[in-house]
Amino acid sequence: MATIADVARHAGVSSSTVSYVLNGKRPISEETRRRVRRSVAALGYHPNAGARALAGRRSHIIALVVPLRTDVYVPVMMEIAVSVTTAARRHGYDVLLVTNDEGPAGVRRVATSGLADGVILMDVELGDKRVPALRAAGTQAVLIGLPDDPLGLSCVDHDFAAAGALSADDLADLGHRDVAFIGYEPGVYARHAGYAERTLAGFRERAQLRGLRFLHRPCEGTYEGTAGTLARILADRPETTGFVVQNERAIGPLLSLLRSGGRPVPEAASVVALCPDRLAEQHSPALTSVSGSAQELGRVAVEQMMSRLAAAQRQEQPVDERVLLPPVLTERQSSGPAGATPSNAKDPS
DNA sequence: TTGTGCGACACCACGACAGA
DNA sequence: TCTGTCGTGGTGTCGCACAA
Repeated sequence: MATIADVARHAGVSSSTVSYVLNGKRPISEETRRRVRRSVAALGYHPNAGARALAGRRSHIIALVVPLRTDVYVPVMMEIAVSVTTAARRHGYDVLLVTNDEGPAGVRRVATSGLADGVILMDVELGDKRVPALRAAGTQAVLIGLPDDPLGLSCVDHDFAAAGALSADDLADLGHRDVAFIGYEPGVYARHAGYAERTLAGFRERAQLRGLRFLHRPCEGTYEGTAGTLARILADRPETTGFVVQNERAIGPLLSLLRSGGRPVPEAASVVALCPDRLAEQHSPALTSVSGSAQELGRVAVEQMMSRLAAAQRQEQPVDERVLLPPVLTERQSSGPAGATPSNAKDPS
């Protein structure tokens, strides 16, 4: 394996000159640069990551703490992870994927071991125990999600409250008066996941403002779970015609149950899904959706991290940024004007 | 004064070795 | 056996020298 000294010998310069050619931190004549680059290519040289970390006191690695649980929608998480990795590479950083099974102890271990220059935390809960651990470790950290107390950290998230409000507005604008919010499984609310609670709060506030009668029902997302949830909604409020669904796994079962229960979408019931566009387009009928860009979320998180690392390098206090990405409502075929009478409505259970 | 290149040294964890 | 010291790895960067 070629070292910087081999390249220097091959090019007839000192190793410091090779280093300056590679990192561009000092002007080097075009002729010398050309010679060094030729030697780098000829020897197949790549800087030794360990030595580089030792000398620069930076590993050029960002740890990405990814939730891998049964109640997360994996495609969205993967989309964010890919976006973080791509954006990090543009800055010369690699990404270390860390699963969340160690909790705060795992975050502390990664943050204090020098394994990574910074930590990006996904799936942040309101009172997330990992946040104080990160703060205490003194590492640069960016949260994808908004905790109760984001002091000393940068955060980026979708504006879930606005997404909830948009979905309520859409159904209200279409004339629906009785609507139901089908949420995630109860465990998600029990652990105070910020995205779930903020969406619900935004929906609730706007629904009240628009004079909607509404129900919120957590839902397991299985066919049986969705059937039970829908049955309870229609038992409590049979006149319900508008449905907002946040649990991605419940969407398919819900459409099917409404159809078989004599409430075809959109003729007799409207469904607005809080989900990625790609998923909304896969269903039949294609779903009216409120979505945010997972790619943008990852990109902004990395930009925030780079800005924090640069500030720390200059021995300045990093700025705690807080960015909420606005949601976009896309009208498709699953929502329509209220007023159609349910035909042959049956008990979905 | 500016541009360019070089030597020296620090970085840090770990193993090898010497001395108590 | 324990403790302390030194050398090792490859890279990044500072300070200096030199030429134009």
